Amino acid sequence: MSDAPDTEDSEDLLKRADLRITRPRQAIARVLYEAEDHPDAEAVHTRAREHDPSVSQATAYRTLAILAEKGLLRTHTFDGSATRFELADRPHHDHLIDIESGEVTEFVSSEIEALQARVAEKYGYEIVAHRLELYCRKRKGDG
Amino acid sequence: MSDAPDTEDSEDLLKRADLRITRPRQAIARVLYEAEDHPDAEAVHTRAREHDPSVSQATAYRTLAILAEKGLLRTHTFDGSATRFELADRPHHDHLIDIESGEVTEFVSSEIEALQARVAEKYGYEIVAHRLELYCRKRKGDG
DNA sequence: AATGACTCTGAGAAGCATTCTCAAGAAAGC
DNA sequence: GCTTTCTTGAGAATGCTTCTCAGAGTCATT
Repeated sequence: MSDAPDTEDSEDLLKRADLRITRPRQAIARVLYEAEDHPDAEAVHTRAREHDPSVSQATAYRTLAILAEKGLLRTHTFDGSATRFELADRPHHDHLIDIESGEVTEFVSSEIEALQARVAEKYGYEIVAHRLELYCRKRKGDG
Repeated sequence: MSDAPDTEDSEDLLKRADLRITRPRQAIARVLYEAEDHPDAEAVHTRAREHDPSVSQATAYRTLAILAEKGLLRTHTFDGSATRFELADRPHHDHLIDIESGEVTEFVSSEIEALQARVAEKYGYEIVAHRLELYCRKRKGDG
């Protein structure tokens, strides 16, 4: 188990946020580095408890809020459900959300991005960031 | 006060949703036709009470949920706050946000929408709704 | 217009995600 | 080790939304 890299990264994350290094926060930061999905606060809390069972819900919410506010986390609010978090330094991607199961699929379309740039250009702008979410339903007749 | 057209439209809306025509629902549907913004459930409730003071919060939420589910209303969730509603037959648009001035420009790109549909299709989905926001900065050298 | 099957309704309770409160507990600097 | 300051956990509180249920209303049929 080479968890040393994650531990280093997560301490760094806390330092970049000007936060004191504490056990609960390390657990939370580690969860964020380990995550390959977009966990919500509840999920982060649950996973953090596997590293430190004492981590409270309040601390999970608090820490996530601070990191998001400092720009170290991206937040996604997929239509009404719980806010989901993701490290801001992870590569950009857009989201396809299954409105029935809540499952999220990541995708990137350079064609769409190119068209977005053209739209922006048309209005005299250049894109700094964007958000694209597709709310979808499984197609019937597909395997 | 020529509210006859609105009344007609709103009855039609309820019929299209397979709902019985009731006073509270007529009030709610009328509010939706009168609205030129994107009211949340609370706002719809408040405005509906001006037409029928007895309309309850529960009925407002219930009716909006049904209409949204049947695709007659679009919903927007701006940053975790309350869900906002808009008639689905109002023209769709996406947003280009000037990150310096906060100015919002509405746009539509059928090319982008077509590509979105293709992305969804690729993963076995059909799009029910989407959200596209471009966060931009004015291009230098442009007026 | 009365009937009857079924749908709607209001009021308040309940449910979720999230935030707040506060006294006890740690981190960092000295 | 002591002090200052920040954090913490537990639970209460909040805000939005949904549920419960008995009474009232709708609508197709007489």
